[in-house]
Amino acid sequence: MSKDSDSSNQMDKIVALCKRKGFIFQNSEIYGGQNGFWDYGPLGVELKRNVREAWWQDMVNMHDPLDAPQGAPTAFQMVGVDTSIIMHPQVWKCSGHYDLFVDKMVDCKQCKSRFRADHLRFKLMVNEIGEPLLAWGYMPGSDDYDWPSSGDKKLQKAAGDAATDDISDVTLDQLTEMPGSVHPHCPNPACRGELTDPRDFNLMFKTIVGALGTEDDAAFLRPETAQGIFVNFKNVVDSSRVKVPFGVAQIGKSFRNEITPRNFTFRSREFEQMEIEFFCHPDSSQQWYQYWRDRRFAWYTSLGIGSERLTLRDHDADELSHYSVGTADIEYQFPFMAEGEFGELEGIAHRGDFDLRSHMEGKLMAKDGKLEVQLDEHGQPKWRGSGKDLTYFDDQAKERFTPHVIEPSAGADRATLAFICEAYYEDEQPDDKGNMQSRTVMRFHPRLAPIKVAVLPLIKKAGMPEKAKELFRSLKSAGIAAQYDEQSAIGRRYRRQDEIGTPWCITIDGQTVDEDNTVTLRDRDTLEQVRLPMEEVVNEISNRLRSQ
RNA sequence: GCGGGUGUAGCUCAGUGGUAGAGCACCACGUUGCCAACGUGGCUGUCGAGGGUUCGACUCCCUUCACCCGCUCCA
Repeated sequence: MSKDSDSSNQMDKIVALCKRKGFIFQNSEIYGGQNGFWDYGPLGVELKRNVREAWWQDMVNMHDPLDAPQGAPTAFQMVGVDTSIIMHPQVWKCSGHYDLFVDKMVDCKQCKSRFRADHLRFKLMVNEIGEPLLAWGYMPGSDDYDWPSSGDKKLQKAAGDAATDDISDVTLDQLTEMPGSVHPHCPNPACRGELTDPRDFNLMFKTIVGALGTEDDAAFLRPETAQGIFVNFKNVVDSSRVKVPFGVAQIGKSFRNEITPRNFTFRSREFEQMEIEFFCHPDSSQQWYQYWRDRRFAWYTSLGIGSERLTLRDHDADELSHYSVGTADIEYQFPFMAEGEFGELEGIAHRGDFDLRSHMEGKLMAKDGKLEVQLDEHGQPKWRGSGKDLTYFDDQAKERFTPHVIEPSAGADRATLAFICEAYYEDEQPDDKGNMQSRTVMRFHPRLAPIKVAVLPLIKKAGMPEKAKELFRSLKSAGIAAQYDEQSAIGRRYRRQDEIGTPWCITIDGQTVDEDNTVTLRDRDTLEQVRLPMEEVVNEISNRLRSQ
């Protein structure tokens, strides 16, 4: 599957434009950069703010809680929270992130089992000069993987004649440091396949809380914003008069040590999420899942993402998390991806009651198709929950239940990148002599465009700058992001605005000053101009922004 | 993590051991006045970083960082 070179050239151009025009810079660039981290420049910050605000407006502020929106099973409420990045370490143990995200892991190449490296020990045989020959793993105290009574004999037989009679007992670290090369083998007595080298799975950023903090005070930067909502479920219910079904929205930074940060901002180690946890009755959760799936897809198309480059993909059964009843990804065909491949913008997951129950009872795991508290070797919960009651009482139906959760989880940076890629466009337009010239234009949806309108005096004299500044100030007073530009020829100024995606340019000319106080309004995409009275400009732009 | 490529002015790039360049952009002045104008003048550089070889390094060698491409990985 070879990558289309046109599309990868296109991505290079987009990255170059982002830098040149101040959308996105590499983080710490003057020091050589920091892999996986990116900064937003003066235009980028406006664009990303607009993405966030469009999401918050559409999901929370403009939501009508009184009647069922189109496609929704019933009416529902939407509220927001803003929770902190560092949370109690137990949160991540119950959420399941800790087990999967923190430790060095080894995989068996043969039986595909995965083990925590620090849980394994090895019985080792060496030759006369102390070089390791064969190492079989085991897990002390484990039901399945402890060292079997027949282990020594079998190991000696497998190691062959070159081995001495001594069997030593080492950790994986000790084994790795020994001279020569020996591959550790699987602790499963029925397998004994070769293990991979230990690989870091420190996918959560670790930090220390407290100035004198020790390893005991380790905490983590959140790998998702969702847990801040779950742990506040009871607070929100008790304080805001919401009734199930309702959603809680949050926008915030999350952190993951991606193994391979790549593709511009697509896979960043610090990124921003826009998440909703929607709490509903178990009986209606499938309908709500469908509703959010469709609604979130429509959100992207309503802001200008072409549906031919956007897909809604349902996860296969083997792709689903152990607790998820259903998950769909909204994916966009980024220019850096191979033909036919898509990158995830948002996942809509039906999480059942996994999260609330985990924070009540302790970390859950699937057993025989049911979620049960995961136990340690002593039969105690492996990771203890809060013990707090996070069930919900419906006082109309007189029913107590644990709500099910639908989670539409979007990446703000990925959405921003998709809007940038989608907006990038090259066309040909005539210059002043009628010759066709190539033009680069960012065709942002007006709601997302960093600058909504540019005010341009046709020439830098004859009273035009004064008029233009007057109009510029009234636009700014109305809260409309505007730019004033009197520098260089008018055609060049139009092209400058095209390149940063400004949807409209207002030009003040001789007619404005000498005759009737009308100005021209030029459209970025069609290049058409209409004339309107200067005093109507603020209203006209406001109306256009509202209606688009 | 492995392999390949790239890194020089704000941007795109040329320069391969001997005084760092071009185009565009930007700024000033003049002329023109609705879609990348023209003229004149001007500004801009830790040559990604560190070390080495050399009388002398953008150039050769080593190390390192970042980005791109292909594998690998991706809760």
